[in-house]
Parts: sequence; C-alpha cells; structure tokens
Amino acid sequence: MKTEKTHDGIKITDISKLSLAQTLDCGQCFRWKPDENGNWCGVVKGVYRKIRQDEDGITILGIDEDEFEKIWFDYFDFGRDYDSLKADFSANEMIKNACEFSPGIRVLRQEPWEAFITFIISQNNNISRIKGIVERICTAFGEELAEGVYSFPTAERLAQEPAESFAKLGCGYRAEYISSAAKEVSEGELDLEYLMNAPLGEARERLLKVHGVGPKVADCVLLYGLGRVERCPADVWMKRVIAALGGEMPQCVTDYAGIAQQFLFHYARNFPEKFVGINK
DNA sequence: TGCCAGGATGATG
DNA sequence: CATCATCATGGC
Repeated sequence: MKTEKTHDGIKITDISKLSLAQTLDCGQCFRWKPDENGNWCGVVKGVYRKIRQDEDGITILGIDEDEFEKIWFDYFDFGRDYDSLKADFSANEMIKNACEFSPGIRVLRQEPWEAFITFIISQNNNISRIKGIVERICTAFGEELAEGVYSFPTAERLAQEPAESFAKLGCGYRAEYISSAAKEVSEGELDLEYLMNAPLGEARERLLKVHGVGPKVADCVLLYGLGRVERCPADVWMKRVIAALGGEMPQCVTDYAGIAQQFLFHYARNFPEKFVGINK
C-alpha cells in the first residue's frame, strides 16, 4: 500500500481497486453516506471525515499520517492483501463472479461496540430502515461533531436510557435488547475488547448469551466488529451457494469465510435471479 | 395492499 | 432437537 501526503489529506494511491461505493454500501455498515460532491462522509472512533475517490486513488480529507495510522489503516484493513484473497476465492465459480462484479469491496474493521448495537438492530430488518434507526440514535444520544453530525453514543450513555427511548426512535421490539446490552457493556459484564483476542469459540458463546443475540447477529459482530474474518454470518447460505455449483469449499474460503461471503452477499443482492432456490 | 427484511425468543411437540 | 407463532416498523 502506498500513501502520499497531499494538500488536503492523505491519499492512498495503489489500492485503486478499493471502491468506496462498494465497500461502504454493501450491507456491512450503516453510517456512511455520500454528500452532494460524491464524497463519502462518516464517523470512526469519534472522528468525522470525508473521503474522496477519483481515478487514481482515495483521499481521506483533513487527516495527517498519525491519524491515518491510528484509525484508517486498521479500519480499511489495508494490511490485508485482497488481490491474493480474490485470486484464491476464484477457485469457486460463483465467488469468482461475485468478486468480478464488485472487486472494490473490503471488509471493514468496525468498532466493536457500534457493530454490536447496529447488528442487534439489523435483525429481521432492512438496510435502509437500519440506517435510519442508527442515525436517530446517534442524533439523540451521540455528541455533535459537526453540524448535524453525531458520534455513535457510548454504552454508558445508552445505558442511561430506558428501552422506551429506543422504541420511540423506531427500534421496535429490539429496544429492550439495546438497553440491556448497553447495561451489560457499561457495567463491564460484557467486555468486547477482551473478546477481540479471546478464543473464537469463547467469544461466540459469550455473545450468544446476550439477550437478543442469536447465531447470525453473533457472527456479524465477530466478523465486522471483532475482526474475525473466518466467521461467516451466513455460513449455511454460503454452503448452499457453493453446493449449488457442485463445488468444494476451497480452504481459503474456510479461512476467510466472512470476506468471501461479503462479495457473495453483495452479488446476491444485485442479482437475486442467480440465487433462486438458494435463498431460503 | 401484503410481503419482506443481514432473526431471536419462548412455547410447544 | 425441530417447529412455530410472535415480535415492531417502514420500504417496496
């Protein structure tokens, strides 16, 4: 990966295959949105930034090298070689097609707490409504970072609120899940940072004990929030997809199932006709 | 309008 | 262990 300092930020020049549109709007995160200039705007670790994509690279506006290393290198997982991964994935025809359809996807390493709450909200829900709910929660309980832009509220802040507060924001029956989850985390009963480095099975079992967290949400939190790229939030679905081709699951797809699944998920959402008889 | 959404829970066979 | 009604809400 190569970066250079520009007059307006840090530019990444040799990850041109990274597509902001594909990465930030493929169902793995819910807070990024393009502004009127086509720049993507979002908040990570309490920092609000805009990112611009042009022909020869991606510029994170208004940051220095220190912030790049501290926040953005990890967030975009720039240390991982996606060219190599996609080459390995292509042993399977369906995944190959998925990678060719959206080669610019990368799986983000989101903040554990935010991923935890947003994927609790995601259950039996659609992406556009999830985005709305998350936005309203941030506006109501986050800190204002810029005009109309709010941080994702802390566990301590959300723990102060009764479930009714979240219900009023449209969370529905998930409202009580959110407030109890916030209490668990704020009281230290659930330590997401610890789970990042805990054995995978232990981390998963712990997440499953949380009220409102089942296998799917647990795997989403593991993959998107805890950096466990071997977990696949839709593993049964993945196996069906691969079996439909009569193919074997390549080893790399087992080791990086979450990443492979992200390519497939986006592909399936755009070409549902290619997945008839596979989706449920 | 009815159906669906990155599902989980609790009750019941 | 498997099935199933139920949950709240908005997009389509």
